[in-house]
Amino acid sequence: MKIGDVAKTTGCSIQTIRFYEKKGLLPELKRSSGNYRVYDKGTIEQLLFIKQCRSLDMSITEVKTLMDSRSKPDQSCSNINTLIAKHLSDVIIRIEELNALKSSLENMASKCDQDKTIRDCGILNYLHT
Amino acid sequence: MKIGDVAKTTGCSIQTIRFYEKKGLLPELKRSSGNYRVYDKGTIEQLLFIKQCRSLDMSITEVKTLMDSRSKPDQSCSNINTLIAKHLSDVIIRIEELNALKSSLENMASKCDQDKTIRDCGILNYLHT
DNA sequence: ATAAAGTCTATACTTGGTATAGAGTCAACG
DNA sequence: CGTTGACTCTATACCAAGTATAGACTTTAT
Repeated sequence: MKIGDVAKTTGCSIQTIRFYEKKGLLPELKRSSGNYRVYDKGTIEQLLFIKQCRSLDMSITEVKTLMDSRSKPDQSCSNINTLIAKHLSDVIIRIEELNALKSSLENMASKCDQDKTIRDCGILNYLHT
Repeated sequence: MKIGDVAKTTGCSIQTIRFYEKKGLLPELKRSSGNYRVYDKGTIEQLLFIKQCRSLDMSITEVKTLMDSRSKPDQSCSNINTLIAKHLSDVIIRIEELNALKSSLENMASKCDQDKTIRDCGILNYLHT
């Protein structure tokens, strides 16, 4: 399989696949005689794994940690549980931040719901304070 | 006032102040004979304005739009109201995304609350699917 | 006079990709 | 056999919003 096929199958762009390779997420791949990347089923599986992790907003470093763990099946998985728990807690914190932000913005928006001049704009005056 | 004083007064770092200047958020500043940036009260006010906008997660482009508007006091402020409404709606969308993410992560975390081997880790098996 | 603190510019780095340029490769068609 | 078109290659630059240097210059204090 060449990179274009892999891109179509996985939904990752060609550049993204090369990017993941450079970041060390796609190990030990082969090249054809014409220096083309050659992929097998395993790589597609790996890319889908990465894609799923990314859709959960994990960083590349986190994904790399998970992938490295996968190659050590006899070790304890406690570090994985910890990683997910930490990630979840980060998400919860971010939600709280954004909810506070939302309240501020709603409050500010309410200062100027009509069409006034810039001089009399409740929003700008609020921000200026 | 020199940049170090401004940094202390506003809580922006020296590099950030220079960065904002390069981005066009701090117009027309003077230089001393030794080529040092010279600031007045107005600049500090402007920096605090920027800081408040940034604390509301507005982009630099958005802040620039607001600052440009401030120099046209007789125009309508409808574009400002629109900008804030759009920003608020972006925040709300992001909160919804993160709440969905949170559910997924909680679900995934529940697949493996004990300490198992990597091979048997409910989280990794979930992700692998 | 000299040392320390402050400032200057320019550049590189971060994250997670995206978007080129210019060169090389491969398959099909006439 | 040549050539066109589709594909791939590497290398580089770009985005946001700063942060962090290096090396040179200025000012302040002793």
